[in-house]
Amino acid sequence: MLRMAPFPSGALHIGNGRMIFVNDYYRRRYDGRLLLVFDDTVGSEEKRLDPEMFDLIREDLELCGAAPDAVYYKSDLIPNHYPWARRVIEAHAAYVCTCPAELLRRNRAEGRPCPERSQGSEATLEAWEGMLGGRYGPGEAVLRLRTDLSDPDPAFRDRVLFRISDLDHPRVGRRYRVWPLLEFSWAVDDIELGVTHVVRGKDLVMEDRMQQAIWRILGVTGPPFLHWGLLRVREAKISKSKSYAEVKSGVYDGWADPRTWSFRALDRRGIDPRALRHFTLSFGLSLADIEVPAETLYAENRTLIDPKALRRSFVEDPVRLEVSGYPTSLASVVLPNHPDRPELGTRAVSAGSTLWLARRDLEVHLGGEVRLKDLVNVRLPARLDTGATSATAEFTSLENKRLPRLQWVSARDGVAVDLLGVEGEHRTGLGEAALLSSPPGEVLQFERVGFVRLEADTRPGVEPVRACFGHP
RNA sequence: GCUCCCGUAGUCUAGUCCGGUCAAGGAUAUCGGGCCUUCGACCCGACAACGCGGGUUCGAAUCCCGCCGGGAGCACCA
Repeated sequence: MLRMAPFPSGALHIGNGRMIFVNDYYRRRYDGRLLLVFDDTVGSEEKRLDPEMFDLIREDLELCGAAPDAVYYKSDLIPNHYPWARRVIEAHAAYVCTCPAELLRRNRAEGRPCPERSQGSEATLEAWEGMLGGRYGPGEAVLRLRTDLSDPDPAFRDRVLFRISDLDHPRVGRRYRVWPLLEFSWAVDDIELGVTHVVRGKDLVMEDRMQQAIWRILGVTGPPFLHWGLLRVREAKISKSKSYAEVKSGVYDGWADPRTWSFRALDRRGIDPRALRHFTLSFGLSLADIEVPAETLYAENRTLIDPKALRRSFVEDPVRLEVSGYPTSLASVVLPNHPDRPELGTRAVSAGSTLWLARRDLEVHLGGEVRLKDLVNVRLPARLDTGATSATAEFTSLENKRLPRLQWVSARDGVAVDLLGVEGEHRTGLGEAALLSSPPGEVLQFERVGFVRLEADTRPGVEPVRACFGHP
């Protein structure tokens, strides 16, 4: 029995991959069950809960092929925690501390006990009832574990177990005022939910010790812990709070904006969840923090989509090219949809003496002889003025010469294309007519540009054809 | 500062627990070549690593000690 516990503050992104795929891996391998437990205790002013995230996260897990066997909300489980707190108090292992937060922190750092530390179970129980009964306001009292004030790790000295908060919780409102903190709540829930193995990030290793300390006090045996280190993708500068702000303000195109590196954004880019799974699991469960170039993920994805992505032409920032001497009989060509897989069929592509070429291609090869791929050879003009929208070239031959090969689109039936880039930029240009008949969500390869995925809400026949860039 | 963790090629990883089969394997990147119509894929080849110093041992990437470097945690957040 495994569990994952995301804090519902945003869509799941590639940095959360280890939580998802590692847990799911163990579930499958040992035929276990995987719970999704929303860690939605009340949070803090800085860490607000957004109720929209619950569904968002469930969808993300579904998308990753890691849907949970059951879903729990911490906020529903709060009443379970109070009896446990009582048991800890009765074991004389906790006390109610009414020091201001500042003083508490200072005392902890210096290893000095707060006055209430010596209080007996009776008094603690009485004060605890007072906490539950509303005798104290937020910040006026906490329940602390009595550990060892000389513990070398200051973080471990008399941790706070419960605190008082009157924040309005999106699911349960103000039903509870006394909220457990992470370690205590998991000490309870891992037992009550029957969790047998905890696999979580290494940022939570200290919490292992806390949970174990609580279990020891109560004489229960809890599950073992496994941890993974941080996984960063070099190109992905992920900031959940920034994403949150930009999504809310509309600067980003929702949670599927490529800049979020969320799973839904990666899906939109045509990155197969299986590639993400394989990519993530390839790092094992190492405790080291790692940074991997996105290229590694792209390579993984390429092996999946390359065999099925149909090839299409797209020219960015097009320039109109008149080809003098163009053989008039060559009005169209029939091209394979995939160079290595004839079974994927062919399509007819219109050609002609007037064609569109990508400005960049033209600029790089000015004055040179090039091959318009699958068509003819031409000599490009020697110069192209900045901002020029047309140019002329000269037909040289039909023969398949070994020249730089450039993409082109017919002036007769080229269609407008709007390609959304990884940085949220829009790259506009023209694509070949066959794009109009591709279904939404189709993954294609724009030759010499990269793999793209048609946006899910595109309609065949409607211009501009909108696509999202995946990777080279 | 304190606590814990981690150091194998540019990057990620296998091997470390139980020393020899590791003159270190794979992936990715890069470079070269092939494939005569993609800057993609595929095929072939090249490049390139056990952080440093001691010790134990017939033998150390693997065990021990020290050092150096990197990371994470140190909330009345999760």
